[in-house]
Amino acid sequence: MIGLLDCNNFYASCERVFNPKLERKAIGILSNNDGCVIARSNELKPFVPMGMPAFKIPQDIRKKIILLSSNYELYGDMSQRVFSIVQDYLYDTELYSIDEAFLNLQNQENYIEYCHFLRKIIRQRTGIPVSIGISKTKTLAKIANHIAKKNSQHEGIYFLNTNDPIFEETLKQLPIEEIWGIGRKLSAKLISMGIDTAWKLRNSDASHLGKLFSVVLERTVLELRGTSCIELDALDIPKKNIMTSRSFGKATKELFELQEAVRIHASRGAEKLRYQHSLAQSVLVFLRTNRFHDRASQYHPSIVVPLLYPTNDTRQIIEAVQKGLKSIFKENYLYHKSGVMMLDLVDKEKRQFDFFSRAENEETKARNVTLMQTLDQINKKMGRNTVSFGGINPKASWNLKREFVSQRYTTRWDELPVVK
DNA sequence: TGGGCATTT
DNA sequence: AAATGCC
Repeated sequence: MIGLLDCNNFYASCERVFNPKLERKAIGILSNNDGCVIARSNELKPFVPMGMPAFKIPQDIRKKIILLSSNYELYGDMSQRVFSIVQDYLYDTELYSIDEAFLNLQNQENYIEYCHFLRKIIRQRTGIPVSIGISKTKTLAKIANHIAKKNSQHEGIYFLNTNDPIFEETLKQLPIEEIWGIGRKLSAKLISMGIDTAWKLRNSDASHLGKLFSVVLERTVLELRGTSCIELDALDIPKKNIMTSRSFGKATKELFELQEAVRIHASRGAEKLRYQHSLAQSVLVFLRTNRFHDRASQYHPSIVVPLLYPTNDTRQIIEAVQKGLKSIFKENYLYHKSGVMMLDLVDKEKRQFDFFSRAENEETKARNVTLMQTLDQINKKMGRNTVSFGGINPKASWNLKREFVSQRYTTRWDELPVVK
């Protein structure tokens, strides 16, 4: 059996752990730049749909609810706490997202009881409520999880048994767009073919749909039948590409502002590379104007810059992205977002010994590695960007807008919660 | 009117 | 390189 553990209203729950006044209130968490609502407490759900831009929330509703900026330092740390408990008890798990994990329950005898136990200790030790769905495949476990969350009588745990007559009934009542892997575009096409429920999809010709659409859909059909074909991924698989991007709090036309932004993205990307022991062989820089503005003012350039040899050295990556930026930058556009991607990643240890790497002598190479390690250690201890290449203007007009951010209760000595 | 990934075509 | 999907 496979379990899907999902933290309930995760960001909202994190905020509540440290601020009990938020209990039983309609609260919402906003995306970066306080853009749209990306997490809601149950109390908020009837009033504000997922993803609604904050500025579109009607005034009368605004007054009754509490909106908070996102505090990823807090959520990331709480996520680690939750999953370290899970992994203390279950070795075979896949961290799927900041608030979800798949569990291999194959070797658990009383897996339902076991999940009740997990749920209880996670709540006890972190304050975070979780739900667990259990079934034969990842796709079905996802469905089971939705049921566990929706109906409180299940106490957070639901087992979707493919042999139970209720199984057919459940799939018949499940709209196709609620299935994992079936988004807006696909569901529209499937509905036009008359396939509008999970049960109808389950009974469709898998290989035919595979040819018509994609192997992803083919696998989904099989998974709905109880044939597992999406395996659990190991925990330590390195990312295949790494992106850092951000929209500007205030859009800009200035090259020097873009240069600063792109330099920060490059530094952050290089840091992430080192963290997973990878080297990049090329980098991509992109700019974009605001897609909600009119057509005439749109410009979405990007460019891939090859690196001479695989590297995770911040300086080389900055140099490459600045070169890329210069070649795509055009004046008079109002830029809304910029970003950098690390591409063609290879493992540091497995990197082929190539002709160009000999150009650096061994001593210089070792010193560069030490420099990057020292940089990472200082920034880890003292906070991001304590040491950086080139200045960082804390008052830059394009900085993140975070008007309603809570404290970083668990990761900063000076922001610890105070008990009175 | 978010950011960060993977995957497929 | 673009499209699609997920959280």
